[in-house]
Amino acid sequence: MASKKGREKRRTDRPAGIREMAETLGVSIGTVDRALHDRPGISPATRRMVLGLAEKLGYRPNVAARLLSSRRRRRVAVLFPREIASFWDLVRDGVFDIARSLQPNGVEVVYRPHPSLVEGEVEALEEALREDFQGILLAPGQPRRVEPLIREAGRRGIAVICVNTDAPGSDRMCTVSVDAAACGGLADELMGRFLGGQGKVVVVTGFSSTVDHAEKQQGFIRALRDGFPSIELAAVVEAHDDETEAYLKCVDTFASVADLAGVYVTTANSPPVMRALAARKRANLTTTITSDLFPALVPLIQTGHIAATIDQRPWIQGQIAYRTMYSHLIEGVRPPPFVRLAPHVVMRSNLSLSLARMAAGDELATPAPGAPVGA
Amino acid sequence: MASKKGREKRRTDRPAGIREMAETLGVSIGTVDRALHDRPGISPATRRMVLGLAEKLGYRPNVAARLLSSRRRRRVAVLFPREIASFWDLVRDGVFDIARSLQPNGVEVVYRPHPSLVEGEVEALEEALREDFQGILLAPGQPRRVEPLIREAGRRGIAVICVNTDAPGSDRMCTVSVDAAACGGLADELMGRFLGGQGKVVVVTGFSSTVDHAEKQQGFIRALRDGFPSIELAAVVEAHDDETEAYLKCVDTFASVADLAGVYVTTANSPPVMRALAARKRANLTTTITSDLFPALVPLIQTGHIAATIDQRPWIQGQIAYRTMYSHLIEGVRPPPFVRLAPHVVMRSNLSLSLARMAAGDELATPAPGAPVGA
DNA sequence: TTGAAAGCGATACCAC
DNA sequence: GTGGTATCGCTTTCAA
Repeated sequence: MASKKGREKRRTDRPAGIREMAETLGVSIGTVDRALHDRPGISPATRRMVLGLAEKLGYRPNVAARLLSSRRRRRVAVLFPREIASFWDLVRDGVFDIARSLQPNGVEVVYRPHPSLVEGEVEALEEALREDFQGILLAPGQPRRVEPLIREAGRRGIAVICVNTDAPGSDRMCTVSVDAAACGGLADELMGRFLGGQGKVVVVTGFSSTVDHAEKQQGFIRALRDGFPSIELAAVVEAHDDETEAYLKCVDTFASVADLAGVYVTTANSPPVMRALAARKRANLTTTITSDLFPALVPLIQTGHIAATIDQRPWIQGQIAYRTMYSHLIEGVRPPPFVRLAPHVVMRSNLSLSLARMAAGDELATPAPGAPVGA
Repeated sequence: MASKKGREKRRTDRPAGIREMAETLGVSIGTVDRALHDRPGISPATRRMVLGLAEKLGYRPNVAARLLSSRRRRRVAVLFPREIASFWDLVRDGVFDIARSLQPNGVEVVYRPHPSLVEGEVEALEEALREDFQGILLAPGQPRRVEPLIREAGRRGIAVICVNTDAPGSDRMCTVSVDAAACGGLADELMGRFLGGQGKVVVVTGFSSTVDHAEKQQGFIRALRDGFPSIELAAVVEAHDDETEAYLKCVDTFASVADLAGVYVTTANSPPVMRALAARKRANLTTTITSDLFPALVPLIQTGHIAATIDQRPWIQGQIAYRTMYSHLIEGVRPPPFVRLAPHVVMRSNLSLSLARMAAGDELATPAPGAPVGA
């Protein structure tokens, strides 16, 4: 582009705004605004005219101006369980980290934790619906019970995004989660190759009623059947995310399975399972694959007692969930019904990297308080 | 100033802006601005006063207003090679996808591809420096040669971010890349467990002079020594990212190694290696781990000929590089000197997920043209 | 050294 | 239906 030397940064390259469009059409900016936003009080002819020009010019609204002038308040409720602290805390951190970096003044985020995945959730949602929220981030531990509430939200134009686990029948706008079947499949593929394609394995799961847990289990079993037919699924232990229950059941089950080769734990409830394993003789010969990543697992991964863990990337889930909500609220984007993340395989050699992110909480630096624009 | 009825409705919950601060201190907003931005023309006492209040109120500037009022244009140049299209194209997509969703009008992104990783890069950078850019995203294929140019950029206050590979001696603001040593370590750990801790393996690499390749190779070898002493490293093939060279050398090498159990390819140059493998008898018994993810690998992963590939997440790298540049330019954030991503393990069961992202290019929906604000 | 005022590009109201 | 105009919170410039 060497037509002229020297810098002529005139307004030629500046994108057209509603003002210019109004001028060229000989109407007012109010009219242009009405046309662009499909607001009432404008004749079809005028609207077509405006929209035509907008299209022709490739008009794109200035987000900053819109944000600045819009007086609507946008509030998002974050309703996550406090239970299994490390996981949901990371999801929450992901939400707040990205919220902070994405237009500090655009959206107000309100955090309302409830006691556990299956406790207080309905109440929290009910309360949120009584207030003035335009968006809700939710972890539907009991899909059935929250379904009608989500429907109610939908009726009132409140966007609901489910995080980490779905509420299938409801009309939630979108669900952000890792692909649970892929978690199971990955666990199976690793297990199959680690075991050389044969041996007896046990699956320890949480609630078979929770969509997420069920999908992982099924993904594992299906992949087992398809990919490693010589591996035998000796037992499925349903431990309801309870430490004691998991320990006792596992001690029993492991005792009853001779030549136990592998164990796959589909939830974060793996420490009691590891304890039950450790109590056995020749515990080292068992290949264990767990889920999620939290402090208690670190030494077990380092020593190799856990061969791999399938991380669900909670921090990223939070980030994406909030970003999805944000672009919906601010830019009017309708997200796809599912955003499925790929699970991460964490082993000894990449453990420190995953931990670093867990501690620092960020792949990106965080803005300083009153940071200057330039330089 | 006609005082109407509506004006009395002061929102007390709205965060304080420079106007309020100016009012309470009895100064003008200009003075507050000068203090906050360390601009000249203000007495130290006044500045302290203002900064004190700002701190006390937890003042945070309104990004939208800042963006709207600031007349400075911010342009960033994206200088990536056109070579190894699938990889760098994905990096570029990551940049543009996030740039589109992040304040469309804030920053102008200019894409200037050059012929290959080691060709045209210097010229592209020189040209960019002649123009008016405030930020540059760069893939320093020849660190030595671009180093002085990066220095020059630094002198002129232009932020340079290196993507995927570093320019060690230069004063680039930041380098975004996957942890190459972790790639190697992960490959080794998988290999070791897949092979049951013993057997002969061959490593195929690119240039031992390239930092990235060397680190992967070393990571692999170190992990081998530490974690799986019974596995024997039979050979290291340096193929210089050349198809023919790789094929010929591999055919030779593979022929000379009896009982070849595993192969690890540290670069994207794996197809000729796979061809060399396929030519052997009992090729199925060899466990292969490759790097990166591109169309040619897909069928090989699906059939299990490739057990796993270590993905460097190019799309995410692009995203993060741009986000880092953006927060620097807009919010004045100084990023850490390194942003290291964890590599991804891609196997058959999560292949489709990784491919989906490769195709769709986004974990997040993209804004519609003139999309409305509200629901 | 400081104050006052003019924008930036939208939205949300008025009044016709 | 339409046109006008006052914001929004900040940057920038010109006066004092």
